[in-house]
Amino acid sequence: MPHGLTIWLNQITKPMSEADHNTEHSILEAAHKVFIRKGMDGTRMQEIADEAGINKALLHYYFRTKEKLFESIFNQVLQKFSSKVVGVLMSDLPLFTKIERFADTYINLLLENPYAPNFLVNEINRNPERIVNALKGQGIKPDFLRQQIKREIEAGIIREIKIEDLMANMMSMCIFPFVARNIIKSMLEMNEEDYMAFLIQRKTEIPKLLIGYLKTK
Amino acid sequence: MPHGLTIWLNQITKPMSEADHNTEHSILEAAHKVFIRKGMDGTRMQEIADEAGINKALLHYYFRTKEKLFESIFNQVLQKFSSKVVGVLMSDLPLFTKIERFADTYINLLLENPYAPNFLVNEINRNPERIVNALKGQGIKPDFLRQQIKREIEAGIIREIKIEDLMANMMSMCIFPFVARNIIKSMLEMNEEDYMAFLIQRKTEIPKLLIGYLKTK
DNA sequence: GTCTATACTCTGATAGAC
DNA sequence: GTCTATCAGAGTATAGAC
Repeated sequence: MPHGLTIWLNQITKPMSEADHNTEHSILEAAHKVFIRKGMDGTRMQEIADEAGINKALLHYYFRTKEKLFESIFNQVLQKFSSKVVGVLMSDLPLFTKIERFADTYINLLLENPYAPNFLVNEINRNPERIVNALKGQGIKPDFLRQQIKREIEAGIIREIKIEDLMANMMSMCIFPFVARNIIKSMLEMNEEDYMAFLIQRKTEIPKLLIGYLKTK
Repeated sequence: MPHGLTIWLNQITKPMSEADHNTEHSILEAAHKVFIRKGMDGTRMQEIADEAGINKALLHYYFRTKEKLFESIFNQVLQKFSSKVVGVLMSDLPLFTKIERFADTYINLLLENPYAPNFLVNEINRNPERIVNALKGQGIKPDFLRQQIKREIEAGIIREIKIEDLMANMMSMCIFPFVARNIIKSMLEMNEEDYMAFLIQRKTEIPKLLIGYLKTK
């Protein structure tokens, strides 16, 4: 029994073996490539088939519908990004260290997957429930962070701030320059090379700003 | 001669008269409503026709193609947002005042047009050239701001910062919570009411953070 | 498992009457 | 200007041979 499930299970259990270099795997690779650039509505099954070097019929043999194929890719991408958030923020590190690690690992991840934030954000519009449901089981515990911030405020390490603002600021500053890449680039009259350097330098610039503001002494 | 141009010209010259309550105007209204939620690829001409209370043939009579109709809406939305940036940032106000005004006017604009940033951002993917070209004639002068920042750094009013980072931070923190509304809402386990209050309160929270960091004394 | 051929639906766009 | 009817093409999905 093919139909997507096996591949999807393989992907999260096995790391990557020569057995994955089969048709299922190349379909997923091709689908990822096309979906992440063009989204659900903008993608044509023919284009995925071409990219994978097969025909449309075979796509439907493995993943019954376009919707199901899309879902596989969507879950995979969301998982990759949310696991980074959880890994860094739900640990026992001090807040300032978390901020530094978040900016560093997240921007690195974004540099490797520059189309992912737009892809995810587009899907918010198209199907808000999907992303809300998918986030449920990811182990994000806002109260855990809320407690940490409360403790560090009381200990006089940081100044008053709400977790909502801190999270929103941190995520916004890391992600938005990728989402609105061409707008910002164009507004500030930057070329591709400059913009690349700009993004990289923000791995340290964002923590500098946030910590600089939060630090009490 | 119908075909979009007249309406478009009317929209930017006349404020809004009873003469605009004609078919052209209701088509533009309907198209705005549908396009801004579903984007170019996700929108069906039939849906716009239904929304406007007319039939598809009439759509094509006024705007020859879907692409042309979309372009009208796109330009209108982009114009509305970029003119706010220009109005605030390309003035002769001190930097701290600009930051305060930007956050206030921009978030107000976003509260009135919550779907606009996703709409614009989606179009970046689909057609990067369009947005880059459309931004050309908007009167954004990065060097003007760059000079001001330089002067205020030299005058000891603000600490060292690059215009690229300042602009990116300011825009990111204002806009991203609208773009990723459902993600952030879901991650932080907020309801719609809380999130609304959160967005409004950021009109003062964002300048507080930016100015708090930039202030030298 | 993989292919070719095709059914069927949706959608943008046009023809032509009024 | 506005409508009904319809075309032409694209796109998802399936049938059936190999």
